[in-house]
Amino acid sequence: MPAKARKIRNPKLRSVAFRRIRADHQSELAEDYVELIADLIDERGEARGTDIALRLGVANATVVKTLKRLQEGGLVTQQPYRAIFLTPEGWKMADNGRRKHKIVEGFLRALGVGEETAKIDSEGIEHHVSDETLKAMARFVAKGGK
Amino acid sequence: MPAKARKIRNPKLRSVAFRRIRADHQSELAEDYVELIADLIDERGEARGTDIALRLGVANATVVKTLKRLQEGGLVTQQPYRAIFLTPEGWKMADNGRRKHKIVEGFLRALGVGEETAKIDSEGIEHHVSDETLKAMARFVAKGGK
DNA sequence: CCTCAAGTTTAGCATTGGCTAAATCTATTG
DNA sequence: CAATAGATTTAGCCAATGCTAAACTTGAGG
Repeated sequence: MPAKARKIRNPKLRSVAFRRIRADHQSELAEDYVELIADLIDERGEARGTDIALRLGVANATVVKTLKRLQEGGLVTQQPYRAIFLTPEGWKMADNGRRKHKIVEGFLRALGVGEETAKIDSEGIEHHVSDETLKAMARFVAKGGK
Repeated sequence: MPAKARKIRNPKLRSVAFRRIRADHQSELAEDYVELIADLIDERGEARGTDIALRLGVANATVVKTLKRLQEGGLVTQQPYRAIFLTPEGWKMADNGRRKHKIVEGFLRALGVGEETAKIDSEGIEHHVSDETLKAMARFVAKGGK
């Protein structure tokens, strides 16, 4: 046996966090898409591929490919050459995402973070906060920051 | 022209956040690896592939492949069949990551989040907090939470 | 009703980050 | 000092997420 193979204390427990992060990353993109689509629909009645690509900062073809996956996953519906819409499932995910997003962004503002930064950071953080942390953030905001 | 092609308000600005998240994701894995390697070296003098795989919860072969990239990126050094070590560059990244991690985790604890959750969430959040937010978190902790 | 610009899709490619199975190396120990 | 367990690497696969270039569709306007 190659030297010094002492056993690690509870490695499985430690790997939990990393496993969750990898899982989060999978749903993260889906959540970003449906949230964005929901926003576009609210703003202008429909979501089009170009707008999504523009806002996400990716190529059009990438959007097409991703939407295909989302459709297979039952989150969006689309007809060729037509706008994109959300399924009830998609709406549920979008609303939940927007709710989380709002809490995190509001929380950062209450913490004293500037508007631009709060916007950017909350976009990244939103997918990694558990319900427990989210509640703590909401509580903090409710207490008027400080 | 397909109907209703109104222009979006400043789409480039909006895409900034998503672009940054994608960039973050690239460095995220690297940061996780070097942090973990640094921890292992501190704990036991060397980092071995199996330990990394165990703690990250991935297969051995995955670790090998990733380490090859990290080596090409100048973050780690390794000899075939030997332990893995960090370059000065790698240590810099690891220390910075551990510093951020500590702040975020401590912050969550101060906010009233439970120990286990704080551990897990901080692992995901640490890669998405800007310096500004990090400072705000540190300030909050320094003020004794509340 | 034809043209054509703008939007959409397809095709094809690259990289990252996973996996399993098989081959290879190391060093402990009998 | 040879066997062998355990660690490491290699080979080959897959899915996700990007990209560019080329083909196709739609609908507005002449």
